[in-house]
Amino acid sequence: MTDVAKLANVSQMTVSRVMRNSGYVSESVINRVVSAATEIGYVNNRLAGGLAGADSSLVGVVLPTLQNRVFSEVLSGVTTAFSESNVQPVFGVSEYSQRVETQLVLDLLAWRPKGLILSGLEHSKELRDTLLASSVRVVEVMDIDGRPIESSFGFSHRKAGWEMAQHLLGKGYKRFAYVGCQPNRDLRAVKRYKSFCNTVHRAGAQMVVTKYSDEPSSMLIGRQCTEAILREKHKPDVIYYANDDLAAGGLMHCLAHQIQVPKQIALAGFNGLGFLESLPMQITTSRTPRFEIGTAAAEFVSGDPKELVEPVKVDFAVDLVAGDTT
Amino acid sequence: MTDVAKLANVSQMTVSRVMRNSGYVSESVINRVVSAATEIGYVNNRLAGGLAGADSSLVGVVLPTLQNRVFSEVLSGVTTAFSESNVQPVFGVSEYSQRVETQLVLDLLAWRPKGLILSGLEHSKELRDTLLASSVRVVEVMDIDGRPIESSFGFSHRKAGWEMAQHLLGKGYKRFAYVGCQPNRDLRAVKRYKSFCNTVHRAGAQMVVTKYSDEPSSMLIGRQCTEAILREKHKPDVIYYANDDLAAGGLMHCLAHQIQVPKQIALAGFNGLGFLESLPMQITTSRTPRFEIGTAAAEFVSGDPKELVEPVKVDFAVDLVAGDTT
DNA sequence: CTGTTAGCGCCTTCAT
DNA sequence: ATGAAGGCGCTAACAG
Repeated sequence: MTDVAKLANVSQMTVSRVMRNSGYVSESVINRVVSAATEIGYVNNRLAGGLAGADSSLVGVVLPTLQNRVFSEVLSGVTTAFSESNVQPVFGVSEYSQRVETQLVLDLLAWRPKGLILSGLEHSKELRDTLLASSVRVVEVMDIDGRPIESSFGFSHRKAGWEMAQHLLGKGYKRFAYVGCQPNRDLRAVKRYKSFCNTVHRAGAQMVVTKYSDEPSSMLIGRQCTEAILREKHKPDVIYYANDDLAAGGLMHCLAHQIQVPKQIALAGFNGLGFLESLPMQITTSRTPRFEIGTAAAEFVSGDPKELVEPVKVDFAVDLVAGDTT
Repeated sequence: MTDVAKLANVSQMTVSRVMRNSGYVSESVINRVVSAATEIGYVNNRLAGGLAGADSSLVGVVLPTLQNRVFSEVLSGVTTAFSESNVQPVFGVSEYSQRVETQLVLDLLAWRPKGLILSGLEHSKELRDTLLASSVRVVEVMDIDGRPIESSFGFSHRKAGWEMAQHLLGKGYKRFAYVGCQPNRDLRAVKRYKSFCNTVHRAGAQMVVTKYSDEPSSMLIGRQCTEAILREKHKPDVIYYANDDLAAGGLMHCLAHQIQVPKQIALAGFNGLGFLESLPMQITTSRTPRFEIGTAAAEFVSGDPKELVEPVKVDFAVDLVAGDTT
């Protein structure tokens, strides 16, 4: 920067002002500085900038996985929102481990980010305490059923589970099954499940079978679990899946074996992923606004850090989409 | 750090040594420093660390999109590799625009990353020149057909297109169709396409129809394009799709309309995405090692920056998987 | 509108 | 095995 200043015949401070276009700088000086900068190929050093007091304009993002479209869509929303500003996301994947998540956040904090985007409301005590003590803006996405560290942008999984149960009960189904994956990891799915079961039971209907896979969720697992369930003695008349991938796998099994949907078995998923539209049948599901939650969270954390913002809890409503499978 | 030093009754420099466990520090001092640090909740400041000369341990990653599983899997590989080290990825999405990509890289460079991961070999001249002049390690992923800036980790799309054409010609197909999306964006698909066409023509067979959509690729688009192609007068006997999403959409169309695959129409995709396994039929495709390319690239760029590494071009072979659709 | 001064928190180098 | 001095490149705060 000093070099640029010399070349442009101004003080280094003026160069700094031009670079951030802050304060008053005359037109002519701006031009001189800019051309000097391009001439020597000056590249701003944000490490120094951040250190000197300006906000670092980094935002930490920690998601449980990228193998699941849900989270890559959240991330997509985040990056889209940041592309407008000059904020950069620093990224980490926790693999659904609170220990890893805690470590990642600690590492990210070393970059003095202006904000942090986490997912879910369940974290290690250490993480909670650290973040409560720190001054970075924190937003937890994809869930609002619980006590956020600061702000949460998401929706109620309990409500989503209740709503789907209501829908299915309304359709007259009596014998329910559930298929999920890794219940010790996907805590949000468990919230939906519990609420779903409660609603089913209160209506006097019953859960015939609940099947959990230890594998990460995928269409293939959905297919296999569905096959297993339909082989059992006491068949359900509807299967509620933890997500659309599983449900689509179930549909694939039915298609491949000429099982009539929803006559012989009804199917319902969760998330409303885009690929459902092109399946031979529209699967009943709950549409979650993943991309929008990502953009909203990104905009929230990257706001002016000086202005104190009240923590908020934003409920992005989930949208039950009745398809042909129920 | 000075505070920690006071509490532990050592110099700040010693604290620095302990934090990085570099140099010789006695056992007892280490313990004192560590407990002092935890006591006051010390968080290392990497901005200062980076400024003072240590490498920043950030790696910039710029991908064209996150809407496509292919790239979220690459990113997944990258983050997995970094989870071992203490390197953090800073992330950007170019939306397939060279202008945006250039700007993103310029922004990322301001963080003094130790490396940069880009995708594809086609970039703006400005980007090329900037990166050639800079000292950051650059690796371009997912393509090796061309002249990399420095190193490239990927595979040959020309070879993949040739190989699929060979496979289909070998199966006796004579009338070929192609379905793709946004050819001005997905340059790598175009490479496959050209090579595919050449091979088909050289064998004396013909391309009956080529259909491009302006929309981003999806199963739905694949379904619609397939429907359009099968309505045409001169029907092909096989369709080569730019990727698996399109091909799966094509299969869905056939399933929904009782069109016999591969008897009435054969289908082939590209990438070998995981979800193909659970479709009612195995689609013929070329399996690309996206995750592995991500991890390899990440490990390469995050190596010790002091040791000069020769640029490399690594060919991750593509694996043609013959399914039931050809 | 432009310049001066004083760090930000850490690491490199050189001493001891 | 530990400490002291100096500076990385930038920006806040204050002058003018």
